[in-house]
Amino acid sequence: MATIREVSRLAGVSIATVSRVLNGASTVAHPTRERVLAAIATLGFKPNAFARGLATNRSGGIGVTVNEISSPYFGAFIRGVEQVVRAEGIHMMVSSGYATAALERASVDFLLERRCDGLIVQSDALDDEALIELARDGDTPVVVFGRSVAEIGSSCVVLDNELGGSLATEHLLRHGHRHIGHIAGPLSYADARDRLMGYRRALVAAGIAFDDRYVVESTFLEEGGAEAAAHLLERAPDLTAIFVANDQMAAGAMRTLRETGHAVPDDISIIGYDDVFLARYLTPTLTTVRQPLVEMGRAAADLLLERLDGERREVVHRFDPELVERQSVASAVR
Amino acid sequence: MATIREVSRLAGVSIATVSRVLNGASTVAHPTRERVLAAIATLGFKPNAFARGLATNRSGGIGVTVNEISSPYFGAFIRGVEQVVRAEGIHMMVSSGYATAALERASVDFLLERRCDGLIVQSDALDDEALIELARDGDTPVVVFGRSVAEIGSSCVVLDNELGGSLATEHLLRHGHRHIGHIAGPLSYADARDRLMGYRRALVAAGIAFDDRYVVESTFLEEGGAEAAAHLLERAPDLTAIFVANDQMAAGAMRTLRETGHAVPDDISIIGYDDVFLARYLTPTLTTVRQPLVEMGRAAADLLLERLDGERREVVHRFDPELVERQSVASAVR
DNA sequence: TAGAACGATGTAACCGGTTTCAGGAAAGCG
DNA sequence: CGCTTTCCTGAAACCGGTTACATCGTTCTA
Repeated sequence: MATIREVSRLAGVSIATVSRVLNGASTVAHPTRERVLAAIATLGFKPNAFARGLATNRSGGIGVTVNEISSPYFGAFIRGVEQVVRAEGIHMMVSSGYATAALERASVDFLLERRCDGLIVQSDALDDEALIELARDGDTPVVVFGRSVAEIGSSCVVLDNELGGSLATEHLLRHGHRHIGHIAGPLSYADARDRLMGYRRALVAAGIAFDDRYVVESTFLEEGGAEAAAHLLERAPDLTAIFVANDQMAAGAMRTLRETGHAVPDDISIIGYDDVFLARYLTPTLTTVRQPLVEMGRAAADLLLERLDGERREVVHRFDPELVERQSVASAVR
Repeated sequence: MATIREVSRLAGVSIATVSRVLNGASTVAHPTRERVLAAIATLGFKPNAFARGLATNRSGGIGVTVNEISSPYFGAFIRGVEQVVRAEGIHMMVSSGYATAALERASVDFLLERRCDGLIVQSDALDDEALIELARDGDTPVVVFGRSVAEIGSSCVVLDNELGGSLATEHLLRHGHRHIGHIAGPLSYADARDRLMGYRRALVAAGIAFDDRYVVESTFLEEGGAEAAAHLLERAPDLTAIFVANDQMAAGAMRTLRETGHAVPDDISIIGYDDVFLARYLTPTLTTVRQPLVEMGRAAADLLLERLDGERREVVHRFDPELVERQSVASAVR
């Protein structure tokens, strides 16, 4: 692999001049520049990113941690980030934390060690203090995705999950349902707590007492949704609708209902959350609450870039979810 | 951010000794080691990856290029790679090429510039020559995923797509179908060509002449599958079964069939390919051909690691697809 | 025409690690 | 007790870029 010195020798200039050509910074006379470019081409020279990083203390890349890289949910988010970042010629390193505090810590440390110029952190397991410390103390700008931490609010990009929970529940109320169950995600996740909160708020606003027999905590996974639905049917046999805290669990719940002879939506209505890809393929297609994940990914990247280059951009910090009506909700008959 | 010199000063040793402690290589007296570790801890020292990379010319990471990072298909593959690599304490950088030659080239160059220790390339747009040159000429070991290039066969991890095409077609033949359509992927992709080849071979082996009116080339996307199915119904109205070259197009085809009043599988049987996540959620659930993507990702990583550390491992280069029977295929009635 | 200003280029210090080689102290040997 | 061997440690050269500063030849201004 050729170095800048070999290029300089071939072009008959000093290494400083080659460096100047590479970075386009200072003025280089036209013929000289041409000679250097020719030498670069013939040698197939590629600047060594380590040497450059060592000298500038910048990597030209940002780091992103997500729960799980292979999930369609995070895929959409990553895609949004990549759209913005690629357009600026910046690179992205992704690391999965699998919702485990130790692994998430390791991911963050790993990315910091690589001297990422900035970090977008989607974390389920780290506590607020850890995030605050990260965002405040480090010299690396940090944007937090999907969690609202008051102390560093201006670094957060979030969805209003409580609003989403209300939207879903109100939709069921509008269809005349009064006995509405809720399959929640793990309540250790703020997302799950907020959705539950929205559900509760909507019920109370409609004059219906909150009853925790109608609520089951589960896993955000399909299997968990299937089991939770079975519990719910047992504990609250009179329910006519269920708000499920994500689409994956909704798919599982629908399977259980089908297997136990409950028609969806004729006997029981189902509403999901996320509007992942899958929602359109279930039978019946799933009414759900959409998160604009790609847009949110873009917003997170924009926010980080703003921190990096100091240029102000229009950044939305809080996104509103949106109801997507499909076939899995019908009017209550009883 | 503390440097190795500050650590050495605090511990009262030289930077060489600190370096030795960091790498565990040479012998360091026990009390000295303790002092150094204590200094590292109090300063919160993290070695600078650039400086280390510059000195060793290794990054401690591998690069992976895929078509599209946010697709569930590639997600599964990446996950397999990550499983292996994480266990070895190696890091992974992913870059998307979006099936565009220029972007794929840029991804590869980008990763090479970062001095990845090795590369796993999943490429749809680069031609064989480019891959051969990459695998042969560079000093960075390269593994090619999902394409069989004869000249560098020992560096490839592939699925036998022709076998997969045969499996699917034979399954339909066994159910008594004689008029079998095929919705192919873009024939610029080797995958798509091989699946078509398998379809053709199975037909001929069953004594049925290959008829290209029964074949439509499409896009590997849902919308393409929907359109292709419409064409196919027009050109070959007597068909009783369709082998679709991936599940996404199969979902589209099923939509068209439903909309045009053809029952699946009673009027027309459908078989897909890939066994992505989605296949289990379609109605009827989709009979398909499974690619063991996670395992293949692991194999690709194992192969690369073998190149990197010279240690021999058991590596499978060619995987066999597997039929997954669900509900979308029925016996031919006519 | 002398002196200042400017544009193009080169020299060398620096970024923060790794690693070779040399040297000093302690231990082993005759 | 002197000499070799072994073990541990330090000095300094590197890795390949960036960049502050120096230099030199031109051109512009008075």
